[in-house]
Amino acid sequence: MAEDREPRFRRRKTARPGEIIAAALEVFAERGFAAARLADIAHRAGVSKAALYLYFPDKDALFRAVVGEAIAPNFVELRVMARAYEGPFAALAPLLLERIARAATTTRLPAVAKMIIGESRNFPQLARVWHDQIVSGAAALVSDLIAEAQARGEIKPGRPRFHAFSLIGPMLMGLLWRETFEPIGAEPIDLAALARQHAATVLSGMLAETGR
Amino acid sequence: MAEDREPRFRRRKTARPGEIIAAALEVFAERGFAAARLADIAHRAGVSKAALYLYFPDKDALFRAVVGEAIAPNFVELRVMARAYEGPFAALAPLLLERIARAATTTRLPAVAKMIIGESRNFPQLARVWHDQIVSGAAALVSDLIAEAQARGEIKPGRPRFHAFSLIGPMLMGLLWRETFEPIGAEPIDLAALARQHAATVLSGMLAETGR
DNA sequence: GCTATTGATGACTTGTGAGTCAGCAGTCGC
DNA sequence: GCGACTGCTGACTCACAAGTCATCAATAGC
Repeated sequence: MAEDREPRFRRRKTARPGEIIAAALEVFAERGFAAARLADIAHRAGVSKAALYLYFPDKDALFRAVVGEAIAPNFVELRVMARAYEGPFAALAPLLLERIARAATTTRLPAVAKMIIGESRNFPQLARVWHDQIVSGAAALVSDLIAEAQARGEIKPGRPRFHAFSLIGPMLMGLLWRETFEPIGAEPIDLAALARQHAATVLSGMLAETGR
Repeated sequence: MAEDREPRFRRRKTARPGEIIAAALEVFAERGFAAARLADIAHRAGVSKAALYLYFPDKDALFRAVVGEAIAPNFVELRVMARAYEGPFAALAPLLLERIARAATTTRLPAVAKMIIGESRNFPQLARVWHDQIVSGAAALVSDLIAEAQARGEIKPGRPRFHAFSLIGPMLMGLLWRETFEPIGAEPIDLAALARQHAATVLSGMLAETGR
């Protein structure tokens, strides 16, 4: 009776890494790098802690894998979208902000961003991975889009990098507000509405007179 | 011979708390809350670890004291300055942004802000202290200034809170960039120049037509 | 079926840092 | 000067989490 009970574990060499990375993304996002327990990640992935070490040499390597496999692809997609867009900057910018607002509610990205910001001093190698794989590319993309729009006469003069900060900064602030203060009961913020009002405000300030 | 050597320690009941708070601010700013070692704080304050517990019951209480004694007063001062200002919002806003840029280079405030953002999930009580003592007041101040400027017809309609994000967000982003990515060799950012360009851009977008 | 291979485990070691405590040593009052 | 008070210390305990290892058990190949 009940001789056909489930085996205590199965051998699934190829499926494990992906499952572990998914579990690690969850736990890193919830607790930050230092406070994330490998035991928690293992439990959530349905394996023992020791099994993690069959696939990743240490906690750092696991984090790098998370950034590379689970985060970076989203940005590649964004880049492709922005590059494929044909039309005035005044129409692209609201789409961009709205997409950020949406990503903030549907992905773990804001939590990971918060983690990087908070732990960069103690784990500079994390900041480096994040910077090299994500941030520098994204910053260059937005700056380039602005520089090109300036070349077309759509946008006022001014350093493209600063214009990029003017455009993106408020969304980052909203996203961090949501992550940091809403859990403790602060007044929530409607990121989609912020995206709309900020787009209107900042574009009105950035567009060249001829582009109005 | 050498009988008058310094005593191994002195009893200085009233001076200790301030020295400990100053040391704690340094260490918390450098390492974050979780990674800050009480032994380091004690060493930098020139006392033993056990001595900390004569003045503060635990690490949390020490952190609360740091926020209350070393951080909050700066904001009170800011509030007084902004309230005392007489004149159009278009002149006040650049002053405000420039002051943020300056504070970012002369105080530990950005490091502490980064710490709060990064560790709020694991230590919600820190986020609460920070929110209640600093952020909610500052946010309300800026929102109120904007609402009053709208009432005077200087600024376009729109939710004052979102306008506040449009104004402050890019400075926050610049400040976090400096804290997070400059230590690892990323391209530095000139916060004063960012403040000037962003002020020009966003004011041009926010000011009512009549106010130009 | 049988066996070699290797994916997977539970119990272990090690390092670290918060918080504690018995007693020492400045310093105040006389 | 000298006791009494108490600020202060060094050495301790305890808890927790990264990383290791001897060994087991699922399964691929024959």
